[in-house]
Amino acid sequence: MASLGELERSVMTLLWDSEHPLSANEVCEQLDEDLAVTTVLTVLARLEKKGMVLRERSSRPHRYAAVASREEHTVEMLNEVLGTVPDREAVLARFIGSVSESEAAALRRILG
Amino acid sequence: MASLGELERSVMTLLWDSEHPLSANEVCEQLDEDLAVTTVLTVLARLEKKGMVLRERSSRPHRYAAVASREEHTVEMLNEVLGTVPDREAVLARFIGSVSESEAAALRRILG
DNA sequence: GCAACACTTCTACGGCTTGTAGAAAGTTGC
DNA sequence: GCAACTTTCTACAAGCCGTAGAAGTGTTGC
Repeated sequence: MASLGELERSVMTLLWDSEHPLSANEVCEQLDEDLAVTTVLTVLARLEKKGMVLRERSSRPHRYAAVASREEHTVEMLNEVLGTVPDREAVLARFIGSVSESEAAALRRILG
Repeated sequence: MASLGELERSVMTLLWDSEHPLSANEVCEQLDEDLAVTTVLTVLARLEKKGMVLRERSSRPHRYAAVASREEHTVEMLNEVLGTVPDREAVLARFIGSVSESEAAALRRILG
């Protein structure tokens, strides 16, 4: 449900990496591709509709910010994936079996 | 890349839950929806093209089996999601912070 | 061998998503 | 009020997915 297209992801990445909300123009300039501003506005509107972006309509130009942090959003994605199976733990067990030793160590540390 | 539509997922679920490879007809019968066999064949062909299903062309009717187990496939999905961020561990930390205590315990056990 | 049947391939279409952007409408500073 | 800037509306093409008919190929009982 909250999966992203390529351009959508590029835009989200800019918003995630920015301290402040950005205008469509700023997003446009910071993108690698050379796109029309209307294209960026369309994408921002779609992201807003998906609930991923918050728009400040008070200021002119409007400013856009990510609703959730990159990490929050990605955890949601993980849970979405895990929600497709009947046995989360079976998947997590296999996942953990597949990670590097250093990452496993990090996980142990996090789990206290 | 390996994301699934709704019908595709239903079909994969049948293949995952079955001990033996299934024919298109068997899949068709076991599906809840009442679909034409050609529909199921189309979906199976698409899943084969995506590399998710293996088709035994030797036997007639052809038999279809999942290439990877449900768990293997889901772990792939998890890694795909984690591949979209620059800092896997940051996401995993937050993920772990969000799981239930009993699941956290299970994770500790798995990590040894 | 051939007729009837079973199975597969080919082709197609409609709906949805995504990238893309022009035309038109709205806003604002002067 | 006008020029410059910004936003909205509308649209289109490509791709994915659900859906399935028509046509082709293989199989089997006689």
